[in-house]
Amino acid sequence: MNNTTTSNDFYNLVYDLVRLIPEGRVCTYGAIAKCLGAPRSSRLVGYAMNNSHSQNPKVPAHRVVNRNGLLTGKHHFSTPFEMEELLKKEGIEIINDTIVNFKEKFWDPATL
DNA sequence: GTAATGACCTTGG
DNA sequence: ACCAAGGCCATTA
Repeated sequence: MNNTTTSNDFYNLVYDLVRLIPEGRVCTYGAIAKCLGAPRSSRLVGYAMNNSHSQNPKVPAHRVVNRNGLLTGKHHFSTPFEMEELLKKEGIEIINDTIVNFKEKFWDPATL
């Protein structure tokens, strides 16, 4: 859409990285942003996810959570329960909108 | 062009 | 250890 140099690439990188997240694993905004070379742009990752609905194929944004393992973006899905439901279906246990054993379920994009 | 917002993170008290 | 405030970067109004 836009032909600006900064956002387009950053968004694309975020989408690509999130799509590479294996099933049953989760990632954080900061880790993604840092892997993209913008450790201070963690918020932009969230912003990119907001536009992920316009992406093709769709981006598994439900595998992306904040640093606390809290499903902060669950409210942005079709239904607030879709995110945790999807994660639970992948074998991830969720309690109080928070991922259990988050540290173990965490997948670092740098492992590529 | 300026101001306000946001699916965040880091640091200070 | 817990609570509060600030900062960063891009988007939208």
